[in-house]
Amino acid sequence: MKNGYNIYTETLLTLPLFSELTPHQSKQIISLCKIRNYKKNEILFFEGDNYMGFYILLEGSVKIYKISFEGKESILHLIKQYESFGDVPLFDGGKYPVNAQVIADSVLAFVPHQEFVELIKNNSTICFNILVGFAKKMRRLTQKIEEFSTKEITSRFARYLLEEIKKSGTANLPEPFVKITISKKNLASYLGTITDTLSRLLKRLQNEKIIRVDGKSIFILDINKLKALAR
Amino acid sequence: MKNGYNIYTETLLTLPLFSELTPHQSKQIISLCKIRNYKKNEILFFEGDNYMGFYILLEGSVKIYKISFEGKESILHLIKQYESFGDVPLFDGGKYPVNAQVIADSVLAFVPHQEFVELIKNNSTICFNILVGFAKKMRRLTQKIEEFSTKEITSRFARYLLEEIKKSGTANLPEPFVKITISKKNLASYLGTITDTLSRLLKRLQNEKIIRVDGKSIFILDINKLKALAR
DNA sequence: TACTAAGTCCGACTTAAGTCAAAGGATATG
DNA sequence: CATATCCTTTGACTTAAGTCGGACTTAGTA
Repeated sequence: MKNGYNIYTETLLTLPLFSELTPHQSKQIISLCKIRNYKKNEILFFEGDNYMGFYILLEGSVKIYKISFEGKESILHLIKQYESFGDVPLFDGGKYPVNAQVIADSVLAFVPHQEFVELIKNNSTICFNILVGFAKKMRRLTQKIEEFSTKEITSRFARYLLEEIKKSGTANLPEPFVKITISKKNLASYLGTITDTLSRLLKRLQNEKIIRVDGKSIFILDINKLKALAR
Repeated sequence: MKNGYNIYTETLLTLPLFSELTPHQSKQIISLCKIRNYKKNEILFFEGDNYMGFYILLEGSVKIYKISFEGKESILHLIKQYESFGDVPLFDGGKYPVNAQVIADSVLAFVPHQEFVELIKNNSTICFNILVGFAKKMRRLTQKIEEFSTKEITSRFARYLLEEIKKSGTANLPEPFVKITISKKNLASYLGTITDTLSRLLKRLQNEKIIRVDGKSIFILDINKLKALAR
């Protein structure tokens, strides 16, 4: 499967990152990328590992996380389809700053850094596209820091729900809903808390008739109250 | 003072950001940049303001911060000399994502975005240099999120001190010290807390003979204990 | 020099959320 | 299908850190 022209190779070239390349450059990119399937729970890299290259998520789900000294995990990003990650060390020359683990069966493209850096050093288009990606990521990180430093968990969770509803496209239904595709543990860690607290929070919001939980789905009963909590 | 060739213009061109430019490009940059003095407390931009361009700190001190709905401030960055800020919207086309205020009399270079984007779109060198800057900032943000989500204030403060000692170059003195150049309020906000808590913390660490506070200076009495706290 | 405003410190109180332990559910594996 | 393992929920308890009120100190300006 490695390197081969396959269904994903074409997808890869349509990504914003690689748009507006010459045919020759496209060929180079393709010969560089290693597309591979990964099983749930596989580790891609650990914090501090020597830098090998970055990844692009083509299918599935990946979490980017840190482990504190006490062993507590906190998830910084849940990578979205077609998003790249592990690209920070490309430019500052350091090691991987975080851990990355596949949390559902996935397909990833791996781009080895040496060759890639050579390729882009003289390609302002790709550089600019990467900058766009970085800018978006910085905005999200900035947002997260603000939330972590000023908001309580209830508020962070409310924001998360509102965000997910927007993405799900159910915002205008009488009962907008979110399907949670990750484990409660991962969700808790993403919100900066633990499962115990998340569990209690879900119960409380149900008692207050703000949400209704049905298996992996959360239905919003009172979006205005939810918005008030998100403040 | 605007636009003129002055002592700072040359400095500007030696920055990593603008290194390796052709003389022609250098000239363009200089004609673009507006160098100005700012008085302490002047606001550079507010979150949500329409994007005008980015800044480079030549002299002084600038804080980048957010204000929560409840009015609580949290400082995301304390800009270092020669660092640029307000550069995220250059690439994702949004508004300013944060507030920026000068917290000591300062000299700043302002770079209007329209012209600058035109200039760099075909200049992979500048793009690459900006990417390096972004990568460093992302590392710091990542670090901060981890700290905020897993660490208590004592630990964050200990890390801050160790960091500052390293920068100050007094790490190997019998009593390494840090000179706090910002107000306690700003420091508290940077650490993600309030002055009351910071004040109590300082007192506690003094009682435990880990630090000694003398005016604006903090002397480290027991660096090993401090390192233990930083965990 | 004096007055105002801002910054700092401190004690008493409150509270959100973490810890711990135990019990139920769900899922996977042989 | 039975056992084991992991995931989730729950209650009782603990604690870090925020809130509030007030006093004191420093700095800035008239």
